[in-house]
Amino acid sequence: MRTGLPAHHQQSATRSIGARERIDRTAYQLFSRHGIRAIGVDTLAARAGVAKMTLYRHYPSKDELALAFLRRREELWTRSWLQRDAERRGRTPGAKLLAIFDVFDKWFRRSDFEGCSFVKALLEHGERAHRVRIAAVRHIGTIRTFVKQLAKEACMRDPDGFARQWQMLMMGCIVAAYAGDLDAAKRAKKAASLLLAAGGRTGRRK
Amino acid sequence: MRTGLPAHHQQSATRSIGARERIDRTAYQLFSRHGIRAIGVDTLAARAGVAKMTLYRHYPSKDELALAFLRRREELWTRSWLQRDAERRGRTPGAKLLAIFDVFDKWFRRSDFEGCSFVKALLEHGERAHRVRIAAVRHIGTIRTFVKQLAKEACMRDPDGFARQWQMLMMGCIVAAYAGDLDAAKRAKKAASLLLAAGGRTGRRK
DNA sequence: GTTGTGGTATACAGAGCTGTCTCGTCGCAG
DNA sequence: CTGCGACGAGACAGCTCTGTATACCACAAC
Repeated sequence: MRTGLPAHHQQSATRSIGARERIDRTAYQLFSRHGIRAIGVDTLAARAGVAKMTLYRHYPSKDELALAFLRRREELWTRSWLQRDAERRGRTPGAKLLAIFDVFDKWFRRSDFEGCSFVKALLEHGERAHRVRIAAVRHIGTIRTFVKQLAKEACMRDPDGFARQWQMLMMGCIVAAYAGDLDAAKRAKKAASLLLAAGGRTGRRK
Repeated sequence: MRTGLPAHHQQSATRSIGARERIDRTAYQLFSRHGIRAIGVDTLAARAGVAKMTLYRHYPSKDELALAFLRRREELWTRSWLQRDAERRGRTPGAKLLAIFDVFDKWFRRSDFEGCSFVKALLEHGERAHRVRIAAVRHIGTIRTFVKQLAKEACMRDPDGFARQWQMLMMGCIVAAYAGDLDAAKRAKKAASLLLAAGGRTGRRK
């Protein structure tokens, strides 16, 4: 894992996975549930069952840990959950796109639903040049790329514009669900189906 | 203003407007630009040119000041700006609804655009029972009521569902603009026009 | 045994936060 | 003039936060 180190160093690295993995897992739980700003490193280290110094030996700063959390979130939430489930539920590209909102519907009804970590991270960090904010924008772009790819497969004209509209519905319904509307995904799906029908090859001009 | 107080108390209340108004105005500027959490009371008092004690003499806690800020935001942003401009730009109810996104388009291009204070306040305060969070949800509901009213005037079937979908587009495109898409309002308007066309009296079933 | 190293425990520095307390000042009403 | 009330200035308490410094422990390699 730690790239080209000799075997015995790999060993010692392997031994350290215990603490590092606990840190990463705890960061994932707490940051995704409560937000990055809301969780201090003391709390995190305590909940992970490691000393604070151990945390700072693996990550030079909390920001770096936050970036690692966002990467993990993309791995576990975006790829292994949202994309995977949407692709599995739908057969055609259009059905896969719509299935996103079915996946959201189940998500919104989970008791531990606490909104989109990327949007939260984006709004939490006000400075435009902050690394965490920039990373959040990039992760949001990754999700849009996924949508855009399906839009291309569905032969939409202007897949980029379509993906941006689609993502607005996605983010909008997440915020609506966060504000208490449990049926936000169902409503968004209806609106999305209109977009899907209008964006196809039935284009008018040019 | 302070309701049924004797005349001389009204007077003294009037005298105090100087400081209170400066506090309110500064809170409006700083909270809407940077978020509530990001601005401390020391910073706020300094920028308002008042002593911290003066601030705490007018508001018992920062939370109370935050609630006052949200009320002011509803007054200045929601009512006097968004609703007013949208109503002015459109002649029919449908045109007024679409005009919301024209107003947004100008908003997104302002250099001081820093997202929706209500959504920010909602995401900033994690605890579900927090007064600021509840107030934010209520203010978001006020905006939806405005949309719903226009939907009724436009003879939409299911004005509530329509308003919720419309608001998803509104919030989604604000977040998209916050993430860097300056044309978010234009894209959202196109999607919204589809909603508008589909939600009219041309309903199919029942 | 001796020396590495990864981890623990704990104290601490320095900053920012909310909220309080005291005292001085100034302007105006009586 | 006198007294009151609003305001200003600043110190301060008590907490939380990030990040560091230090001393200790367990264990494995040699």
